[in-house]
Amino acid sequence: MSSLTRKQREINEREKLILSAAQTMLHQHGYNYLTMDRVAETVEYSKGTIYNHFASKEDLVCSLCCRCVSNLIDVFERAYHYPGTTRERYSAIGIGYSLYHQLHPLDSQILQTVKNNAVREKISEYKLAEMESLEQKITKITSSIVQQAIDCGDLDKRHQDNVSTIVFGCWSMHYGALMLDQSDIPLYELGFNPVVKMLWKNANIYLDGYQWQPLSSSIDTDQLFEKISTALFDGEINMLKQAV
Amino acid sequence: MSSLTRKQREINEREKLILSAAQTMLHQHGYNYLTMDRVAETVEYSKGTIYNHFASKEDLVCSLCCRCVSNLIDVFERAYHYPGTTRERYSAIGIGYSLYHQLHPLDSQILQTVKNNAVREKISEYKLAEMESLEQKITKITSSIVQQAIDCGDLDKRHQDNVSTIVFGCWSMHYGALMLDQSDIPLYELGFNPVVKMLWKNANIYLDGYQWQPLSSSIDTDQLFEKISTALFDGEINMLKQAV
DNA sequence: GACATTTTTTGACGGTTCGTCATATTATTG
DNA sequence: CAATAATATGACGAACCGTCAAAAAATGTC
Repeated sequence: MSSLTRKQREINEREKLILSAAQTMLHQHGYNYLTMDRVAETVEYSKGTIYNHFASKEDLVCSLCCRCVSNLIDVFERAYHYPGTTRERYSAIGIGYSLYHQLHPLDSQILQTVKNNAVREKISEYKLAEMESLEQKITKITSSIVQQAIDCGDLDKRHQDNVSTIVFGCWSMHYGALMLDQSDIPLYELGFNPVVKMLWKNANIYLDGYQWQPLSSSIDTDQLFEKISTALFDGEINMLKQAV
Repeated sequence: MSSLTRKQREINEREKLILSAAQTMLHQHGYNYLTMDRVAETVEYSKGTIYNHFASKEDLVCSLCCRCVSNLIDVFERAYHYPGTTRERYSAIGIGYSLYHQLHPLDSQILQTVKNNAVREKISEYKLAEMESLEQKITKITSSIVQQAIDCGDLDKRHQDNVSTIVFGCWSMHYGALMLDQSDIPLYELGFNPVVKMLWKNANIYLDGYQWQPLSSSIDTDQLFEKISTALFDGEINMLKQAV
């Protein structure tokens, strides 16, 4: 049996309800349409009750963000356990990130919103800490693969000092690409290719630069992409294919 | 003589005054402290007058952003005319970007604010177009160097199809790195090196991956960084050195 | 310089949203 | 079942945005 009282379970349920209502609102009508009054009306509780769950509008949005990051961590963990070379597993993380963004662009928008200082200024210490600890998990997963690559010789030992730089390089490249993709800058009209495709190319070039074995020139990258993405997302990936 | 009437010149002056007051406010107390009433009070004009200049708070901030992007374009143009190889000139753009961020971190914050959808939703079509045309200038400068590299053989001809991908790769890597740097994520505590340093390393590795000649292994990268940064910023760079 | 017309400036006002708190309602305990 | 504790409510104050009718200043005309 649950160790929680009926009341406590009720409250937990309601919290989920609020989050889901807020997410829907955000997705369908954007950040400025999301108001605490509207959330209250939608879930049919009073505003005060909403504030019992979340200290501010920004905290509510940050909670949504934490949920997204958790989903992303799931993907990364699947990538971590992908049966393949260290390079394939590291690539899998990049692919996971990039496809998650493609499959759930609105989630990425939430991530971006929370990074913004105007919003961040108002998030409580508490929520920020929660967020940060999730981000730390991601850092841990990615850097451990780099370390393993060095240990097994796929990546030269002289890069031992660059572990954090390599992690940061991929992170910034992916993060930057996806942020650019979703701010309304019309990349396509500016003559750019699809972002997922460019990212895959660039990530390979970058890792080749570090001589992370096996080099992309020695394999069929299209096929690898296909294989990893199927392994990571399975069902979901089909939805994406139809869309493209 | 000026072709503008006295009144028109007065209005232009006032616009600058408003912008500068707004920037100061933003820098000193953050986005949420910046209000139209406060701006009005500071410049000693009524709120209605402020609204004669800027259609909304977001348009005002976007105007500040345009000013920053213009400054950045200046830096990029200096980089473009740096006397050196195509690779050096391309690197100079990256260094310019990264040092501009270091020298004017608060300007970068404005850039980030405007990319955020919550803010962007409210910017007028007109201002967005102004912004976009500036961004297009940057794209043009950078891609033309890549093209020149291909034409002169520093970059293999088979990369002709990848010009936009190369531009995007560097752009996203730098943009991502700087955005991560300035959102309050404590990179240093997470074990990362200084961002400017990591970026320089990663950009070199990335361009090496494309075999853009001359490769970084054949030169003294520290010295090159030094040379380019002095050429680009001259006086300003000294300020930075003191700070570090 | 006096008057008419256009342009610019002003700040009081209406509307929206946030977050609070005294009060009402519900749950729990003795 | 009464007393006490926990939770829910929505009216309210405060902050901010953007508007607009009226006032003030600038410009044009004779």
